[in-house]
Amino acid sequence: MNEPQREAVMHKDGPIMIIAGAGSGKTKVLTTRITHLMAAHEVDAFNILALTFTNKAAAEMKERIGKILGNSEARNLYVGTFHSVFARILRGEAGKIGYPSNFTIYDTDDAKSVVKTVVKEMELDEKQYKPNIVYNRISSAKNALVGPAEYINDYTLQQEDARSNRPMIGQIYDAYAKRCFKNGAMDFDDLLFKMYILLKNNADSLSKFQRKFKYILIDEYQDTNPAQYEIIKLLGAMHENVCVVGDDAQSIYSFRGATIANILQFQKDYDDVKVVKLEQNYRSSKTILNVANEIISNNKDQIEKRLFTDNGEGEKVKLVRTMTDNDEGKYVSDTIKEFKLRNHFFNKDFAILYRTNAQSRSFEESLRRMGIAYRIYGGMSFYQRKEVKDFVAYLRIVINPKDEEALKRIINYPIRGIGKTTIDKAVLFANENNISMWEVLNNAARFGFKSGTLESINNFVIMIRMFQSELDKKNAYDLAVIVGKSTGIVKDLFNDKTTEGLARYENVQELLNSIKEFIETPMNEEDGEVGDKGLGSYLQQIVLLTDSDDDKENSDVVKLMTIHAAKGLEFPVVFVGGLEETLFPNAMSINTREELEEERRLFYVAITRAKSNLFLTYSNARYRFGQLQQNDPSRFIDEMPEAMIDRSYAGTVARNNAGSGWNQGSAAERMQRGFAGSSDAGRAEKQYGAPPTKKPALPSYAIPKPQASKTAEHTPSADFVPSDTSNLQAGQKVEHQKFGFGEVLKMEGAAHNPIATVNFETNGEKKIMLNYAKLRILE
DNA sequence: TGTCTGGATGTTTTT
DNA sequence: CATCCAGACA
Repeated sequence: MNEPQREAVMHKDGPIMIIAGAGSGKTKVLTTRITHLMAAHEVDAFNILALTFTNKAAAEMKERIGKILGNSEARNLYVGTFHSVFARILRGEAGKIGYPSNFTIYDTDDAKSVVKTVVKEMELDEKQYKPNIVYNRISSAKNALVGPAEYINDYTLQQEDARSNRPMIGQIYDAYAKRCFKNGAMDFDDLLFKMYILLKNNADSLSKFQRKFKYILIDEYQDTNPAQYEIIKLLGAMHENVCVVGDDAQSIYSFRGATIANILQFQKDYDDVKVVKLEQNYRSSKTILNVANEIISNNKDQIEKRLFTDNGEGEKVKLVRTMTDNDEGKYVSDTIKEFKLRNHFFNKDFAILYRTNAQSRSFEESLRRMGIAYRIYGGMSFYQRKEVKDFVAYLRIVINPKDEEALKRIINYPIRGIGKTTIDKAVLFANENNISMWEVLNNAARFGFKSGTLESINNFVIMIRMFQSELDKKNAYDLAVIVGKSTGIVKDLFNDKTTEGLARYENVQELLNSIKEFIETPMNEEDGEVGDKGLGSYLQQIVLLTDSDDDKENSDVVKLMTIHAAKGLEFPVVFVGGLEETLFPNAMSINTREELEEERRLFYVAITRAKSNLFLTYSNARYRFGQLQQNDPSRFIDEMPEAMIDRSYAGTVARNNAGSGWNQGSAAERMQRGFAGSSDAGRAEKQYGAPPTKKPALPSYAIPKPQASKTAEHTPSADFVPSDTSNLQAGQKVEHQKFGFGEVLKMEGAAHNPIATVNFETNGEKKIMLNYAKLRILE
């Protein structure tokens, strides 16, 4: 019954909204529609705009279309992420909003650095206005299309900032925006924000792109934020051939401003929206799909959907409890090994998913120990590595000398005697005279720099000027080679024979290769207009790349990534780790129903990545912030249908049936219960201040659980006996610690090394064995 | 100006 | 635990 629905969507003109469940082949619908438009309706590739949220999704889409219609056709499509497509458009139209076409794109680190600079210059308290917090606030404003002036004049925003004791954020925002503009730079959010400004304020640009994009297609529509929404609305206004595909149940990017309100609004914005629901899942077993359905049904905010599948029943979902995070890693690696032997699976059939990047460590260690090939996605991208960014900073300054962040980064790298004091002075002069730092350096003598410093500055300026003059004669690759040689960076790295030095050298070589590849790859036929083969274009592309983009699709490795990064992917066997309170759902996201429901959607996404086997793991204790911390099992575990869960590895019966656990007793009782009795309350009070006298009536989902007790110095009780100290070296001192509901020995040894096995007694019967206790060195 | 070091501080999630 | 930074010293 899905097929006619799909068919209806292929040819039709006009606004279309496809609400499609997980595993229903969303992206395929989009690509098929594109090929139909091009083949059957003779729509020119130039007139089709397809927007995705990851480069990978865009690349796959292009590849599929290329296979059907030929690569030369596919190349001319505007397929890409919102950010990269808009960057490309803005490059061509930059002059209209006062930017150079070679504007720099600041990544998050650059942007935070600018925030920091601005806060410092405004002589505000840097503790109070932490770059992270301020930047996030600015980011949210931009995603909601709120500019600095509007921000400062908005009563509610000002109230919020005043309440959080950061009343100057509006002013910082204003100064930040001005500084970015002065630097000829846009941050990630600007790529959306400025795109909107461009279309809003320039009728000719708007009309040009409205005419151009006869068909607009958007993947993962539930992830769009207001800025993206308004841009699409403007772009699509002429032809109204906007086709969006999304799944409200997979909306997991609200921190980026995404709102499912966009799905609801879409239907109101156009007269006759064709709405199609795709509810058949082609990916997962019945069991897995049912668990997913059950989980998501706990959410209040959702569009009614019930996914079904013709796939087989499949195996039960395995729930696994371990003692520590290291055991969790070990269990997963063991299971992978066993699966490979028994069922002839390959490494690439497995994915390990988790809530936070930090969780990858224990999995990584155990996989390495077992000799299983793996790859971690996410974390730092290639272009964020220090050595690569340093090199790129040189290229940035050649292309856009106003780029102060790049300049500050490399002016003294390699060390050439231009220190902090000199830099501060140069920036100050630049601000006072309203010119760029680069211009100050160009006239260093006039600004009073003397002797050694002056000479260093002049030599630096001459070198950069030389690069700039080469820019006209040489291609991007040759220029980069010259930069590498003249600065001595490459030689320095080459001479560093440490392992890391070697890796750094290789990374820079790889950077050079990537530049070469860039200039040799044929691109879109249409945009000769802004020199898309140039270094400037290259630099604008690479900031938008993440490390999942250079994917060697067929390499046989186990894949490790966050759940966010796994969206849109599928794997035969999926492990989801860390199903613990404060981790998943994350402690940061349990304060409102909306937040908690997003965590639940995240869990839903995790479950629906699996085709045939799903393992959910959690551990009693794990290292966080360098300390062993103990967590309750995730509340999501109890939301799953009992009949489909195999708990034989969890060592517990369902808590609902056990007659004990958090779900028992009155709300007040539950709120008072604690791990270690009254002492916790006292500690909590110290840490967080006295509780409010009158507690608001909280709905059940918001009941605060007691904080897991942290380890702290502790005198051992009289009857405490360490069960095994056989690995303890002579002369090593030990100290007792209270930990969670028990006691443990702390002793000398490097982190993570299993130097001792320690049992500890807990309330009455429980005995817990820590195999890999991370034990601190004491003198 | 550059380098070393102890103490503070921090972990959601990403283009 | 890892990273960052201010302040001390070469």
